[in-house]
Formats: sequence, structure tokens, C-alpha cells
Amino acid sequence: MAQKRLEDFSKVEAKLTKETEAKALPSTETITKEKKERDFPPLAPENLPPSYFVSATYDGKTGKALIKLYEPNSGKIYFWYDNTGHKPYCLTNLSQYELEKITRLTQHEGFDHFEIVEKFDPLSERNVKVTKIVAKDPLAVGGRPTGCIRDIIPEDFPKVSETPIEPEKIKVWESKIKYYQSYIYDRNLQPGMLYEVKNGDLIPKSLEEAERMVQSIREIFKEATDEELQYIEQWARLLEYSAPKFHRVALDIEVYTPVPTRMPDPREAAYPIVCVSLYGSDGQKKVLLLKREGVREGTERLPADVSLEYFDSEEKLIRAVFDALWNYPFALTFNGDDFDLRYLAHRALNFGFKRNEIPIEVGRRVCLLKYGVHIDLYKFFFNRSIQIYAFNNRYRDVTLDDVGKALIGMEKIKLEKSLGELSYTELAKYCFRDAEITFKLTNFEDELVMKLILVLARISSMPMEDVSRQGVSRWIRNFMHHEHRRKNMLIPNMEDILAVKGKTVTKAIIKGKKYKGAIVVEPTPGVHFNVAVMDFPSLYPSIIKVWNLGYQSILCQHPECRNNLIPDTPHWVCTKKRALESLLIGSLRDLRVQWYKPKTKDKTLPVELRSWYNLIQGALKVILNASYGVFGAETFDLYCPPVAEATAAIARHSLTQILNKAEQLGIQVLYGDTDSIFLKNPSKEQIEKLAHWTEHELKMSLDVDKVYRYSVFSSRKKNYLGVFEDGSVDVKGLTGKKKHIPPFIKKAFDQMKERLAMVKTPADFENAKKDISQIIRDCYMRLKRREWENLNDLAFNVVLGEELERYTKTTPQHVKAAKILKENGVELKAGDLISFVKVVKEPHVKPVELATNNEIDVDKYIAYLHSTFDQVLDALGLDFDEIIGLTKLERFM
DNA sequence: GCGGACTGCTTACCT
DNA sequence: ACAGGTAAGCAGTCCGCG
Repeated sequence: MAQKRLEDFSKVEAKLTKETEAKALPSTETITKEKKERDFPPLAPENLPPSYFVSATYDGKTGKALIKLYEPNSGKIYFWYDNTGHKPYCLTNLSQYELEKITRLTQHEGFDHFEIVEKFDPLSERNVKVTKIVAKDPLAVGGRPTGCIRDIIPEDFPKVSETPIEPEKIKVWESKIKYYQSYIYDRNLQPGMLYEVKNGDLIPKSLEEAERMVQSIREIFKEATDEELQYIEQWARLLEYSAPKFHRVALDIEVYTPVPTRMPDPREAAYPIVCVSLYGSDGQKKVLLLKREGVREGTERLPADVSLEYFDSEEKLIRAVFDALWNYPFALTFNGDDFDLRYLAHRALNFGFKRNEIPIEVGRRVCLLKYGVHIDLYKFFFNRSIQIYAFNNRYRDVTLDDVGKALIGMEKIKLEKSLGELSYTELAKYCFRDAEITFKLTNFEDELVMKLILVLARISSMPMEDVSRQGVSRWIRNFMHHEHRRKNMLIPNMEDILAVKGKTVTKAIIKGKKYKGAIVVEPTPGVHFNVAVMDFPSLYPSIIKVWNLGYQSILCQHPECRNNLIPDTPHWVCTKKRALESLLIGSLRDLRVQWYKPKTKDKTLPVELRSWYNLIQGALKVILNASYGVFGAETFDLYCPPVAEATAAIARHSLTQILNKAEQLGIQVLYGDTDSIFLKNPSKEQIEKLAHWTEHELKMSLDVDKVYRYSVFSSRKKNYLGVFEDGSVDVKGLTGKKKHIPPFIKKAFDQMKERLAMVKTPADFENAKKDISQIIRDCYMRLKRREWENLNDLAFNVVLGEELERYTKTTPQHVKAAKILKENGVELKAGDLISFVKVVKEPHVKPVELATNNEIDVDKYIAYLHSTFDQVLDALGLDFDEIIGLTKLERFM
């Protein structure tokens, strides 16, 4: 039943009504209005003031592309429908004559007509004539399980042809591109940018300020070729443009369930929604509560500006929430795709709401809004690239509590009892906090998260909804697709790239990997004073730029390019024509390194502009960091293993050259990893010579990235510690830094860090060593005497990487603990954090919640303490066993 | 039956 | 659904051991 309902639901399209005039900012009055016929869709007037292109979709009712425009002054969304007659299509190498024989195609209800178009085929490197099969609606091209145009052609043509062509030679291109993306590319639209509607047409709005900046950018990039400059300007025009304020509401719902540990199924929506909180950028702070039998009022105080509203029917409560969703241009949730919005929509259906009364468009994996733009922050913060490169790994767990704590210093309210036992005010306070955190996650640093999504939408040519939900490989793919269409190039199919360019030839060090990666230099153990770390800024993107790498240029067809070899490989690269990737990635890299990065440090600029530039360079960093990896990712549409392999090979070659040169210059190299070298006490001249040589010989820059007062290396790679001149400590890879270790051990490690920060000269080490020994001894003695504050201090916190059933090969300790939890009725899924302690009895682990002090296996913790500190101690000339006072004999025993 | 040497699995990290 | 390289701990296997 539920499944059936869902199918019907997804087919529903909002009813078109007559054109409407611009409305004032939504106020609280409009939110409480009920049952009034809605002005929907909010059609853009004939002339619309400058508005941001925030979203795009295909409107099934009108059969047109629909652009959602956000007008920041009124805070309203306006819909603009295509007026150019653009239609969905795909391309094929069969001629119109041949295609006409396929009756299943020509009589297909979605088929419209054929066109002959000329395109440049980047794989054969020549112009080709292809047939454009134009359809009436996007699903006819592809997207249905059976009977799509893209499948019919290779299936049916061999049967109808009198001179059969090998099935694998029949090609269909560009049939898997989403229709609205295709529309964006063909019309060369720029999501995230400002547009006007003039006499019904969509017109880009140019901004003088941004144009002026583009002029001065030209001055900076004197060394760029005309072609490169064109790309740099193209990007800069997108990025310079400022962002609006985002009028928005955060929402969070609470559902009553009879079994408190179980998450209610949003597809069934069987239980009542008892509380909804709304937190708006316009100051609206509201908690909507469902009146229920036997619930206490409670005495909790909410902030004075929060209003509580009680509803005697759930239906009315839902209507009030829907009013907000019909009115705000942006809505924010934390996991709203899978829960809050999905639950609301299905619950409303259960109550018999008409479909056009529900503001939510329920999809298979997402929930979008019919009017505005829904950003599910869970999906955004879950994105690994965002987590690591935009927020420097500051949150580890993608939960509202952990992300909130890490980014805005605000945590969820801890509940002692189940939801059903809470009083109204307890429930309200709890729920409101969630909405508040959700909102504030988009509000800190002047709406950084909203702006980041906007900037990424610009770079990737994607709607804000999509860019906030999809990974970096989609962002990169889409701007590459856009560029193909701009240049009238056929977008190749992955199998064709693979067939022409082949696979990899080098052997990876790690079993199961496809090709050889980076070099890591064996470190020189010990303490070293005055260490300069030099690195290639954005090494891989630089290589892609300088070596002209891309799927077109690698292993190109020209015989005369065959001697332009990639070091360490038999691959060669084109000398005649720049690859798109080389230009696109190279220009982004140059803009970041030569323009945006320096601007963030330019004290003559106003603070707001500097932070805007900082945001842009951060967005570029996220993209650049992935720009090489995607070529080696089978899931990337332009997957080209030799490009990835060549990039890594050149990186190894470059680092090796630098190592040799440093040696020649008489500099001692302590360590190096991928793109960096650690130099012991180098002179200014030596550094300059090295940088100059690199610039000259490798055509890449080599900068001093950081200088350590001193650094500590063990013999382990990717494991060291550096102390900056200002006393801050840089810890890399050491166990003491890892987030899964018990806080008890982590605290001792942090104490050691603090003590090391105070060391200024080699002589200072003598006292520091004594203090560090004392720190370790203390920690050891407290363990031996079983003195810890509570068991959480001893807990290991390890992420469950898979669903429990999928650990079939081995059962790691955290999985053992998880299984015990499951037996105790706790629901667990992949991604959950498991906290466990080590105990004496089998199976030697226990979930922290279930363990008691006296069963702790102290010796296991001492062993862990030992190995954690060993990484630093051997460099300092200290010995763990000696520190804790074991005699040689005792150690032997 | 048990322990040591070994491989493989898993997580968390580095670039 | 960006890549490969490294460290660490533990699980599991094989083999010798009269």
C-alpha cells in the first residue's frame, strides 16, 4: 500500500494557475492563513528585477525546463519556464535513413524528430556528422526501465538492417545527461548567477564591479596564453560576483513512537508528529506542539523570543508547517531527505491531504520542494571532500550534535528519558535546539555554508539542491560536460575512452590498486631544529596544466607526439592541442594560487571581501584536490586511467628531481611526501636556488610552506610532529592524534604536546624530557591504580564502516562490541560510532554502556599507552619501560 | 593443543 | 562512489612441535 501511494505521489505535478504579480516578503500573517487557494506556480512577471538562478528542473506539466529565480529583495522565488522551445535529445552515429527503419523508435510516443548536426569527436579528433534524436520528454530518451530511445537503437537496429552493423559500433551519446543540465549547457546558463527577466526572456545580468575585477585579473596573468586567459576570465566572472542574503527557514520534526529506540519509518508515517520547530532568518522562532492526553506542561524555559503554539489536531499542525514550506525560498533540514520532509509528506497523505496541498516533491532518495530550495545539511556535511577540505576534519561524526559542536560550539540537548515521557516544554526545548543548530550551521561566518553551496553551484553548473547532495566527481563532471557543449564537442562514452586510451601499465604498491602512486621519503629519525618545509602548491593540478593532460591528449593519434613521453611510463601526450581538462583545471588552479589566495592576505581589502575570497579559494581547493583522482575513479564519466597514472608518474618524477637537486645543493633532506620536502636548517640562498631551479626546469613553483622551530621524526612514514615558531604544534599521523583512541591516553599525549611547545633550544630538551617522563609515569600509575574518572575516558570510539551483517571475513573488536549492543536492542547502521572498552574476559571487549570498572583489562591500556608514546619517545632518546621504572630483568620477564 | 610467523582485514590517517 | 601510500591492531591460517 505504502509503495503504491509513493508511486502515485511522484507523478503529481502542481496545478498551473494564472500568472501572478510580485508579492511582499512572507510575513507571519501569510504563514497562518489556511486553506486559501495558493498562487502557484509563482510565475516570473514579464520583467523581473535581478534574481539569482538557484535551481532548475524539468516541469512535466508544461514539458519545459523550469528555472527557479531567487529575488533577494522580496525574498521570493519566481519560476521562469523555457520560451525557446528547447527539447530533450540524444545523439547517434546512425543516419536518419537508418533510424527511420526502426519503427519502435519512430512510433515511440515520446519521439519528436531527427536533425543532422556536426560535432567534434574528441576521441577520433575530427568533425563528425551525427543524428540528433529529439524527444518530446526526457523520460523518452532514458530513465524508464524499458522502452527508452537510447536502448531501442542498439537493440532494434541490427534486426531491421539489411547490411548489419556490428552492435558495438552503433553508438548513442549524451543520453544519460539530466534534461535540465542539458538545457543549462545548451543555453550556456550559469546557475548561481544573477539574471533578469525582460519581456519574458531570461537575460544574464552583468555586474560592473565583477567586470572591473576581471580586468585587473588580466594584469596578473601576464604569462598565460590567450587560450588560458580566456578560461581564467570565464571562471573569474563566475566567482567575483557577490552572493545574496538567503531568506530561509530551518525545520525539525519529532515523532512519537511506542518503541523509543526505533526510528519510525517515514514511508509508513504511522505515528503522530508531536512537535515541529521552525527557525527563520527573518527572526521567526516557533515551536508547534500537538496537544496530547496526559502530557505535562513542564517548567523548562525557552528563549524569550520563541513562541509556542499548541494544536489540537495534527492535521492543522502539518498545515502550519506546510505554510512555511510554501513561503520560504530556502528550507534547511538535517536529514530531511530521508526523514523530516518524507515523513511530513507521507503523514499528510495519510490524513487525506490533496496532493497540491503538499509542498514536498518526494523522490526516491531526495525530497525537494515545489516552491523553494531544500538543502539537506546532513548530505552536505556527509560529503567527504567538504568534511576534509572545507572544514579541515573538524567534525568526525556526521551528526547534528558533532557538527554543531565542532563548527558553532552548540550541541543537542541530551535526553534522559524517551520522547513520550517529556513534558511539552522539555519536548519543545529539545526540538527547538535541533532547528536552531540546523539554522546556525548555515549562519556562522556570514552564511558561509549557503555561499559555499552557491559558489559550488556556479563552478559546477548545477542547481543548489544537486550540488549540496552530490559528490565532487559530479561537480567536476558537470563543468566538463558544460565545456564540451560550449565547444560543440561530442561527450564521449566511458567505454569509448577506455577502448581508445586503454588501461594502466605501472604496478601499485598496495594490492588491488590500479596503478602506482606517490613517493614517500624514508624519514631521518630524531629531533631536528630549524626545518623548512617546501612544497609544490597544488601539485597534481599543476601537472595536469603543465603537461597538458586530459583524455584527449594522452596517447593521442599524432605520430609526431609519440616521443613526448611521460617519465616512468610508455605513455605520451599531445603536443598540438590543449586538452579541456588541462585548461579547465589549470586555470582554476592558477586563479586560486595567484589570485584568490593572495587576496585573502591582502590587508588593504575590506574584511568582508577578504572572507569572500577566502571562501572562494576554499571552494576551489575542494575541487582541485579531487581533480586528479577522478580520472582514476571508475565512477567518473570521463574515467581515463592513463591520465591518472601519468599524473602520479610525473609527480614522482618531480619529487625525485627536487630531492636530487637539494642533495646537489648540499641541503639535508629529512623527509618528503608526494609533493613536499623537509629541509634541515637550509640557508636562504639554498632555498632560493632550489625554488629557482624548479621554476626553470620543471615549470612549476616550489614554495616554503612552513618553517618548524624543530621537528620530531621517528622512523615511520606519515608520522611526525613539528613545533612552529609561535609554539603551536603540528601533529601528523601519530596515534595520539587519532580520534578513536581513549580520551585517557589522548589527554596524556596532549600534555606532552604542551610541554614540547615550550622547548626553544636543544638545551631545553633536558628538562622537557624529565617532564614528559613524569607525564607518562603519572598516566601509567593512574592506570595501575585503576584511577579513572569514568569509563568513557577509557573508551575506544570506532566507526562502524559497514552494516553489521557485512563483516564476514573477520570480526574486528568494534564489531564484536556492536553485536553485543545489538543483542541489547540497540539499532545500529553503517556510519555509527561504537564506543567500547577492553575487558579481561572473552571476547575482551564490551560496549562502554554495559561495562563496569572492575572488569577493565588495565594491561591492554598500558600496552596502548606504550605504543602511542613510542612514536615520539625513540626520537627523544627515551624508553617507555625505563620511564615506568621497570628493571631490565622485569622487562625480560 | 599451542605458539610464532605470516597474511589479510579494518580503520584512521597523509598527500 | 576522487586517488594511492602508510601505520597499527587484531583475526584468522598455517606449520612445527616427538
